[in-house]
Amino acid sequence: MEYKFREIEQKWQKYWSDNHTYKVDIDVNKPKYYVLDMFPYPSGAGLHVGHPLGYIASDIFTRFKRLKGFNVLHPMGYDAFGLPAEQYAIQTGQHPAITTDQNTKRYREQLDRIGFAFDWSREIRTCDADYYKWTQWIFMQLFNAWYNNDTNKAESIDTLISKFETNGTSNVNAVCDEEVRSFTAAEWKSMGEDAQQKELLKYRLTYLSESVVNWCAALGTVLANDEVIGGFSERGGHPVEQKKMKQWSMRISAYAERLLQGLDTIDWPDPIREMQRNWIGKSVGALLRFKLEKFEDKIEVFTTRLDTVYGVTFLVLAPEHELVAQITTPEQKAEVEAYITKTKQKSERDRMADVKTVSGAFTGAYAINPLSGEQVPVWIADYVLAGYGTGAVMAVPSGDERDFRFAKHFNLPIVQILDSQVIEETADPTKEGKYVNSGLINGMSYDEAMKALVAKIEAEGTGKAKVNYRMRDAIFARQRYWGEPVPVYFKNDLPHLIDEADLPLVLPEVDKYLPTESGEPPLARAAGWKYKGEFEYEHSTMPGWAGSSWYWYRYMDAKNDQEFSSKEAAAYWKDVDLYIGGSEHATGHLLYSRFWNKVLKDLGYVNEEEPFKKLINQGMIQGRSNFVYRILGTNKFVSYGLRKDYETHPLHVDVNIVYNDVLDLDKFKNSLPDYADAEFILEDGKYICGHEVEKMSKSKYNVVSPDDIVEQYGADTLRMYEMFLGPLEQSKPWNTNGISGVYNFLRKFWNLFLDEKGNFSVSDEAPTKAELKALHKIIQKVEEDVARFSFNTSVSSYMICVNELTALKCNKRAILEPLVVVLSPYAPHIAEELWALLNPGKGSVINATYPEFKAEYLVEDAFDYPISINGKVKTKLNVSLALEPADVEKLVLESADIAKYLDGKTPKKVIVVKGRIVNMVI
RNA sequence: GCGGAAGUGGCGUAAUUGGUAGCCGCACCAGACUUAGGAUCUGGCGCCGCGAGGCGUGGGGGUUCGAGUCCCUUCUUCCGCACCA
Repeated sequence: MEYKFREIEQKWQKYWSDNHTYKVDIDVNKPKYYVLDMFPYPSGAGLHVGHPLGYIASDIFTRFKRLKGFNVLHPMGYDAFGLPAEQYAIQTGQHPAITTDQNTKRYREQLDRIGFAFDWSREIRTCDADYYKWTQWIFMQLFNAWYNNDTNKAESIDTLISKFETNGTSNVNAVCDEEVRSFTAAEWKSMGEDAQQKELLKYRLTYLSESVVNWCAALGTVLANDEVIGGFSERGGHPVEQKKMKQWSMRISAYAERLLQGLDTIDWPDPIREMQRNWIGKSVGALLRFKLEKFEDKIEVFTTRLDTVYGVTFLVLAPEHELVAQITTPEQKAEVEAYITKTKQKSERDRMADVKTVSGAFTGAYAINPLSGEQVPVWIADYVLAGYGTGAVMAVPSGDERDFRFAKHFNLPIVQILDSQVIEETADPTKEGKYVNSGLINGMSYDEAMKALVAKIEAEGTGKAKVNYRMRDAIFARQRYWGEPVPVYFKNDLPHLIDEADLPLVLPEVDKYLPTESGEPPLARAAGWKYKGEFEYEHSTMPGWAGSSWYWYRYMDAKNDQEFSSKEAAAYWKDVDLYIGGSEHATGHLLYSRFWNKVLKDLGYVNEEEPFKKLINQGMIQGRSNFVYRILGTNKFVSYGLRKDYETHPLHVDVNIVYNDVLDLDKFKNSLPDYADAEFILEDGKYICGHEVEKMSKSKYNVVSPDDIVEQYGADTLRMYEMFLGPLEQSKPWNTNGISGVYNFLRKFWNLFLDEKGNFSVSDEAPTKAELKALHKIIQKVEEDVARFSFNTSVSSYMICVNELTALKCNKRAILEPLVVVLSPYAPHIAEELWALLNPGKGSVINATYPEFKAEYLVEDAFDYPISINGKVKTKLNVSLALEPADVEKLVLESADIAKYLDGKTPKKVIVVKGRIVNMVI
C-alpha cells in the first residue's frame, strides 16, 4: 500500500465538502475563536506559491484550536472591487463583473486543492450587491453621525440638531470643518432646510468638501494618502498631482487619539504599530499668535518648542498661506509672486527631492513676538507645508536645523537661548541647561520654562496648549466604475441619502468604462440613472478600502438580509482573535478598519473597541531565478562555472525546467523556437544555471504555482514545506529543491503504518518507554510551537519523531493514533486517511481531541554532563540526575578520565548546574 | 536624516531561562542496490590541520565561571517615514 497522495487528497477534499466538515455555527457551550486571513483580491494571474503562506499558517492554527475544543470561525472571501479588473475592462470592453467572477472561481479551485478548513458557507464578495448593500448602509450611518468631543464618541446627527435647536452652536464641542458658522437657536430655526443641511455637512463623519486631493490623471481618479508613494500612485506608478476638488471624505481625524491609544491595547507587531503612530503623527505643543504690524490680522503658528520663543528671529509662512497676498509690501511684491510661481511649478516630488536647497522670499511685513515684544520679519518658504499645523512657523535658528540654514542663507540673526547650546556650525536642539536671552524664563530649566510660558500665553490670550495630528481626513471617493455606488443623490446641489428601503443602490450598466467627454466619472454615462427618476446620483464610487473595512463582521452572519450582522452573532464572535496578512496594509486597511469599527461601536452596533486582537504579518516569499549564459553573438550557452572564460549575456530561464540548478536541456530546447538548435558547453556533463533571489514575477520566469507542486508532491507536502521554509514573519526565497525532504518525511510517516509486505497493520502491544518519550516530546513541542506561531520548528520535530519511531520499528496503535492527531493540523489529508484506517466509521480527525501531554514520559534518570574547562567543553561524564551538584563535583574530580584535562592542577572553582553543565576554572 | 527589523555552514534554518553552537532538511562526497533514476538505502559533511589540536554565530570592546543570547560601539542588508515646525 503506497502513499497515493493524489487519491487520498481528492477523496478527503470531497468528503469535507460533502459533509460540511468545516461549517461552524454559534455554540454557546464552546469557547469561540476567530481566525481571519486578509482576504485576497482575485487577480487574473492566479495564486503563486507565496500567496497561501499565511493561509496555511492560519489553517494549522484553526485545526489545532478545534482539536483543543474551540468553536473556530475561519472564513474566506474576496475583496473583489478594484482597479485591475476595471483596467482590463477598459482594454477589452468586457464587464469587470465577468472577469472578476472567472478569477474568483479560479482562486477557489486553487485554494480547494490545498485543503483548507474554511467555512465556505460564509463566503463573501465585496462586489455582490448583497454585500455592498451593507457597505452602503454603513456609509449612511457615518453620514448620519457627528463626533462629540464632550462624550468623546460619535453620536447620531439628531443629537447635534437638538443642540442647535436649543442653544445654537454655543454648547457644541464637535470635530468639524474649520469654517463653521456660529449661530443661536433662533438663527438655526430660521435658516431654512438647505442652509441647515449645508451647515450639518460640516459636522458629519462623512462629508463633501472642497479640498486639495491627490489627483492621478493616468488612472483618472483621486487617491488616498496611503495610495500615493513618493508622488506616484501605488498601483501602476503613475504621477500624482495636487488638485482642488469637491470630494467625499471620512472624518478619521476625529479618532486620531483613540486610534493612537488603542495601539497599546492590541497584540500587533511593533513595526506596524510604529507605522500607525507615525501616520497619526501626534505632537504636543502650543498655538501662538503673532500680531502683524500695520494689520489687524494675526499669524498663528504651531510649535512643539514654546520654550524657544525668545530665540525667534523670523516667521515663515507656507507660500500658499492665505495672508501672504495681503501682507506683502509693494516693494516685495514682485519677488514674492515670482517665488510663489516657482513653487507651484515644482511638482510634489521635486519639492520632496530637493530638501537641501534653501529658498524663500521676504514679504516686507513684520510681526510682534507676543512674549518678547520684538519685531521679526515675515518670510515665505516652501519648507513650510500649507497642510500641516497652521501653515506658519516661528523660526528658531539656534534650535532648528532648517531654520538655521535659512537664517545663514538669508543673513538673519541667530540667538542663543540656552547656556549649554553650541551653535557655531549647526543648530542645537538641546533642552538641557538654563535659558539665556529669554526674558521671563532666564535661568529656568526646560520643564519650568514650559510651565511658565503656557500659563503666560493662556492668561494673556495670545496662545494655548495644543495637540496636533499629522493624519488628515481620508478621501472617500474614486472617479471610477468598479466600486460601490455612494447611496447619495443631489437636490439643490446638496447631498441627501437615499431611503434605506432603496438599498442596495446597484451599480448601473454603462456603455464604456471611461470618463465622459466633460470629465465626469464613468457612472455619469449610465442612461436614465436618477433617483426617483429625478435626482442625480453621486457619480463617484467608493474607494477600494470601503468593502474591507468591516468584512470580518459580515463573516459572523454572512447571509443576513436584515442587518449587516446580527447582534447575537456579534455578541458571540466578538472580534478577530488572530489576523494574518501582509504588512503592506499597515496604514491603509488596518487603520481604516479600526476607524470604522470604532464608529460602529460608538453607534451601538458592535461591542469591541478594537477589531483585531492579535496580528501577524507573514513574510514575503521571494522568487529564486535561474540564469543561462549565452555567448555573445551565438546560440551557444556556457555552464555557470565556465562562463568567465567567455563573453556572455545572462538570460532568465524558467525555473520549472531546472532541477537543483541543472538545466533540462531537452525542455530548454523546446521552450522557445530560438533555442531549438541551441548548443551547450557543459561542466561534468551537466549544464549548471546561475541563480539569484528576486521578486517572484512572470517576467523573471521564477513563478512557481501551487497547482504544480500539489500535482507533483501533494497538498500535504506543499503545506508542510511552506512552513518548513522558515519563520512565518520572515521573508525568504522559494526553492522547490528542498521539497523532497518533506515529501520523504510523509512517506516515512506513512510507512510506519505498514508491515513488511506493505499492508496496513498496527499492533495493540503496550508501547515502550522510548516510544512514549518520542510521542510525548512531539505532543508538547507542537503545542508550544503553535502557541508561539513557530510553525517551522514543528515540522523539524515531526521529522525527528518519525526518524526515532522508524529506528524503533514502532507500529503500535497507542503511539501512532495520537501521532496522527498531532500531525493533522499540518497534513490533514494523510491524517484523515490514516485516522479512517485506524478508526473506520468514526468520522473526521478534526473532531478528535488533541492528546494530553504527560511530562512523566520525558523524565530521564541520568545525564551526560558536558565537562568544560574555562568555558570550553572537553569531555562528557554520565551521572545520575538524582545527584546534587556537590556529589556531581566530587565524581568529576575523582574521574581519571577528566584528570588528564586538568594538567595536574587543582581547579580554582567548579560550577555545577544540575542537568545542564559542569565548568571548571583552572 | 529619523524610526523599525535582521546579520549563524555552500543553501533554508535550529538553539524556549545566559549553560554542549549548527537540530531538521536541501545540496555535496563516499559506498550499497540495479527496473540506470531528478529512485531507494547506509555513512560522511562548520573552517584550518595528516594529527594532536586550534578557530568559529558581520567587526571591535565589555559584563560573566560561562555570551549566538546581556551591555557599549561599529559595519552591512532590508522595510517604513521623510522639510511635520
